[in-house]
Amino acid sequence: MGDSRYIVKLKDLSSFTQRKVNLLGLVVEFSVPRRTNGTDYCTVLKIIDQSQQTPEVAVNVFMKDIDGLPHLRSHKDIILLCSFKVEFYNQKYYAVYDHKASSFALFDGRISDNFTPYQVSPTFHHLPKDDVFVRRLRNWSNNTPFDAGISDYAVPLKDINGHDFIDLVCMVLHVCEVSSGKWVLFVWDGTDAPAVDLKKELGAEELPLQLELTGLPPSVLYNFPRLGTVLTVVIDEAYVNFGNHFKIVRDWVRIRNLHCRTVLGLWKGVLTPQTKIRHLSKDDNSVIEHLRDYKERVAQCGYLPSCISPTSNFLTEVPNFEQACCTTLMEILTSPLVHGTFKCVVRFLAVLPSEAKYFRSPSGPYRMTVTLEDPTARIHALLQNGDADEFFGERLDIDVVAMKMNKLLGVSELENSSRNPPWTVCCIGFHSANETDIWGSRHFHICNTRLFM
DNA sequence: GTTTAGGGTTCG
Repeated sequence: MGDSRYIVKLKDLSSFTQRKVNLLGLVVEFSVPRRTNGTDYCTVLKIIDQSQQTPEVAVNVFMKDIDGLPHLRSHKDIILLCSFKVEFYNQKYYAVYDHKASSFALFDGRISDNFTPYQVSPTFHHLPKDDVFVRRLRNWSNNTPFDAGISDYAVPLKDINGHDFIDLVCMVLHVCEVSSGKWVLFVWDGTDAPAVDLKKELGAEELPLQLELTGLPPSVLYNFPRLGTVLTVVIDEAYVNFGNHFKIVRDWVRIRNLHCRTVLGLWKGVLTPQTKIRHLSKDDNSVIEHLRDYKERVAQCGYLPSCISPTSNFLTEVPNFEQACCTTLMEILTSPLVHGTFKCVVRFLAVLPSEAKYFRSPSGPYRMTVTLEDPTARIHALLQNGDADEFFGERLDIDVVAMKMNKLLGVSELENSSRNPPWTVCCIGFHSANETDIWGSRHFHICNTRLFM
């Protein structure tokens, strides 16, 4: 032993099966610390070194205390594993933590003269010779072009249909605890998740504006992009105190094995115990590609939902706003103005009251609330009085109004259990009742919009 | 004192 330790190259792992080794590697992937089905908490890392970039070697770390597990700060950080056991499983070699013998230390991957680990396990002993190995790995890492590469499972949000689980290259926008022990992640990849068919019977009372939330604070929403879907990702309960163990926010990641499904017409991601995180550098090819696609989209189509072309035919027209640019519901939600009117392309998801005979209040004028959606958000908007007269046309039979509303809601005359509301252009006015709380007191109404039919 | 985890698909 002495003052140095023997570090095994990853390519030589096969010679050490069932033995304890020391390894030094770049961490290219990690799982967020979580509860196991045994008695411990665990995190799974993937490491590479100068001798072997593929296959990446998986490292399983177990701890009685979740806070003691390695907490990676950045891509390409370095881990020194001491006395980890080499196991051969499913034709691959693994490094596995042993409670009696193993220890580890985490180092910043950037080149510097600082060789103090930023995290160590309790029994880790630093040896001066470690610095030499860390320096070598840093130099190699910073002189070798790396890329997270492409994944066979990578799917942008716009192509999510038909996939149960995907690898998602995305920016993490926000992490929060929505109720005691229930964590949610908000991610964005610059594309629009596809519109979802709704069950025919789903009415305004059943359709939430957001999943898992009564509403994000405006200060958080304000930092979200105005275009592209923000996917809500709920966190499996195995991730105890998730927010304390996942610190990557406003950075790009590849989330591997993210489960996706729809709930009440909204897309929802689920971070399962099988999910892994790959932190991506800003010059990773997949990040550059996403940002380039996004810029091209904005340049070519502005803030239209991506399934709409500028020449699309709608059931509606907006008489004084033909030349105005479209914007998104997220833009309206986060506008700093006290009042204004914007043109949007939306779907009419529901109306309240649901029956046409109640669209008018007892005193006569129309008074209803519609649930509107675009790829960025859902809102409730009033449709009433003169705006509703203009919308439907004046002096109409209730049956005609009902028929028109059904068409907007995508209710087909066929015996069909689902409906698919068509995209519709409309003007949405907004005003804030309280100037000291412009987002919290904001109301929306449809105006300056006419149905064709 | 032992176990935990250890990746994966479907359509051209």
